[in-house]
Amino acid sequence: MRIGTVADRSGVTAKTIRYYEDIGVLDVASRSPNGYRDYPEEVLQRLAFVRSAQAVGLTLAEIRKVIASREKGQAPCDHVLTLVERRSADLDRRISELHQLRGELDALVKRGRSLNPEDCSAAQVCHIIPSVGSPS
Amino acid sequence: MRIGTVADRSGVTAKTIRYYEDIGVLDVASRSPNGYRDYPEEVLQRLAFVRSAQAVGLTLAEIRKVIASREKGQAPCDHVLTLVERRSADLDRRISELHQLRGELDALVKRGRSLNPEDCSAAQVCHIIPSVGSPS
DNA sequence: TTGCACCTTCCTCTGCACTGGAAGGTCAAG
DNA sequence: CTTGACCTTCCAGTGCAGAGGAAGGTGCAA
Repeated sequence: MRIGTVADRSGVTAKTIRYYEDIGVLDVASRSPNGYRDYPEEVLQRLAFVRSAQAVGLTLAEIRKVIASREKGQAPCDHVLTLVERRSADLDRRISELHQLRGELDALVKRGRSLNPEDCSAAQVCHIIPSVGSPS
Repeated sequence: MRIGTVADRSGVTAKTIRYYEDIGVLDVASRSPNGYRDYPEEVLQRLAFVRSAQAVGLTLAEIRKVIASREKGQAPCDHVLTLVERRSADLDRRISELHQLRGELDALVKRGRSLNPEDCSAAQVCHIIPSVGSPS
């Protein structure tokens, strides 16, 4: 299967497929006599895995390691579970940070609507944005 | 005031201050006879504004524009309010995306813990990560 | 044979906000 | 007079995941 066909059937561009080969996320492809990359059917599953793993939030570097351990004949499931759990914890932190920020922005907007631009001094640039640590 | 003093008093590195000048977030600094940058006291307020605006989620490009309009003698408050409202809406979207993902990861972890690594086929790399669109 | 689609490699660019380092100038203290 | 702290400019690199494009080879149809 040529690279364009893989691209069409996987939804991943040819550029990206070559890039994945470069960084070790895909095996180095075998070549047809003309020098074109020639892929087996299984590459589609591999690419599907990569997409899914990305959707879960794993980086290509992490995915590469998972695939490498798979290729060494190990089931990388424990490692993957750790990765996913860590990502999940990251997400929790991130969500609560954003929640916090969201609340602050909301207060800013409410207050901002009631302020008169005429009252805004040049030194502070804009009085809607409060100084860090000391809301004006 | 020399750049190092500004750095010490603002908590922003000298490197960053020069960078801000490059991209137009700070005015081009006047120079002492020896060629060193020489800052007026007000630069501290300006830097405080930049920090606060960043904390609110504005990019340096947005901040630059806000400051530019301030320097043209306009009160940029309306513009700032628009920016903050947009950012707030972005945040809402982002938070709900993350919430969604969080739920999916949670399900993944739960299911993953009950799966046996031995049952995991090489073709799918790791059965904890489901194929996009068709959880295994 | 010409045209066109497709393939190859290699190199650069993107966004964002900086950071690091080299090579050299300046200034005050010891 | 030297040491060391500070300043200057300019160039390159960071992380992440590719995208863009040039120059040249290949394959197939009209």
